[in-house]
Amino acid sequence: MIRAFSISQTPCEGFRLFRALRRNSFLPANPLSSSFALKCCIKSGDLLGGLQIHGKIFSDGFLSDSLLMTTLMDLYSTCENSTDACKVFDEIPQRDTVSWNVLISCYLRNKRTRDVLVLFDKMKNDVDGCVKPDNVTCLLALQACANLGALDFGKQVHNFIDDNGLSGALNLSNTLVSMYSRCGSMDKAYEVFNRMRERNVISWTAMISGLAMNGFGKEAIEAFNEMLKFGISPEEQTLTGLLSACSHSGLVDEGMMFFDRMRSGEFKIKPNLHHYGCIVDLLGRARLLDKAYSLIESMEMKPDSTIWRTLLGACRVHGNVELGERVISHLIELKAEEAGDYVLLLNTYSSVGKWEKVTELRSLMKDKRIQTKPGCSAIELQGTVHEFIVDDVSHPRKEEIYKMLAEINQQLKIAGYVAEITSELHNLDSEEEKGYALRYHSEKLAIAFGILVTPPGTTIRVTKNLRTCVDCHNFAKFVSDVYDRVVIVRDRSRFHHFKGGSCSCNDFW
DNA sequence: ATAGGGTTAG
Repeated sequence: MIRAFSISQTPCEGFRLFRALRRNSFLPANPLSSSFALKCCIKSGDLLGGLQIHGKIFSDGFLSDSLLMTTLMDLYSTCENSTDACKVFDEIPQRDTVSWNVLISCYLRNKRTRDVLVLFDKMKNDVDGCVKPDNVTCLLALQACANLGALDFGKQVHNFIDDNGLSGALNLSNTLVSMYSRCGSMDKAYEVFNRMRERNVISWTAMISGLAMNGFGKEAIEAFNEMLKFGISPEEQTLTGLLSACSHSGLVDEGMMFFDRMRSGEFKIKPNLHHYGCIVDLLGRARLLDKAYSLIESMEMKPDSTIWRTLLGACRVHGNVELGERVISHLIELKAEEAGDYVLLLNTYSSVGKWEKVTELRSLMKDKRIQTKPGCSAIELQGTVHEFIVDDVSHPRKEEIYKMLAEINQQLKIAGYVAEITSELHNLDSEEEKGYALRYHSEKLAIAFGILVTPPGTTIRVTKNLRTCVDCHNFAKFVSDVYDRVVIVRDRSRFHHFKGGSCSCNDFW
């Protein structure tokens, strides 16, 4: 009877019904109805209702019902309470693969990405007895690897998939393509993609977005055209990937052409905010700032903060102060301005030498108590992730690292590297001091560590939480040439492949 | 009958 209601009632109504029935004792205690009510709470994000049901489950004596406990974990997981989800997990009498998977998905959802990898290892080594990772576990683990940029671990999961007869599933292959792309390994992404027996629009989208993210615009366009040849229609995300590929690689004409084809209705998809964002970025990079501005004004939907932020980034690159100020006023109007926005405007002022404006804005930021986020870079070595923050002195091998960095700086100087002072945001007085502070940006520390501990010729892979600055970008270019290393840096939003003194991206001219 | 599927402009 209750199940019939689940079809016609909205989640909230379903829960109210459950409560009413319980209050009037029409409903005998039964784990199935509790499970249904829990699901209602999960759907509607009703933590309080869920807690009440947890209490009922306790008083009804159903705490030993493993299935019910698993649903309960999912409640805490959706309500961003991984601690309580974990507590419930510990109390489940018979944990099966699904209970493990729910916990893993909880950790993934709640940004406890490292714990996902720990749990995957535990399952693989059968710590709990009779529990083995299945296709869902692998899928979740791969997503965690993609988020972390943990390529080595991702490869291990890939091996596990192959060794345990799980390969061949379309969703796993799609996730593998995405994971390898998001770890900056396009060779491996291609390999998986090429071996796939069947490919759906998701596979193509994963490949196109991966190429876009890694700065391979031409290849992304080729993949898109090939997809059309196979008779597969693009989705919104496919076109987002395609347009972002064009903007990242400076393919202005191609990007505009695809955008026009889109607007003409060829793909039966109307441009959304993401598509507009790509085109604003494309025009902005090409110095067509006014065109970008009027495109934003012409949009049929309200521009969000990201759209404005994209234009602000272009103002910074081209030193357009007037437009930059206009853009930040839009962000303030939206009440969406962030520390990074002020930093961009600050950079715009300093790039054109408007020092009095710089001082003014700095004191404004101080008044508004705007805190900038510290940069953090990570490098994965033999499965261990080493993290560095600006001026980091916490690493056990810090002395060697700083010595290495000093040596690298000396070598680069000989090759013609000059520190880019406008990148430095701290309030430093002399130019000399500025150059000094720049030396300890987190990605430089991570790169120095990579050179220190890996044999010559090894690819250095670094992941960073913010966008890389002009100076570190330059630094990496020189390192790739002078030390003959491929350096792959994952930014907040994309990859930079440095090789022989140049970068695959189109970010800095 | 408890997990997830590719999260997408910067």
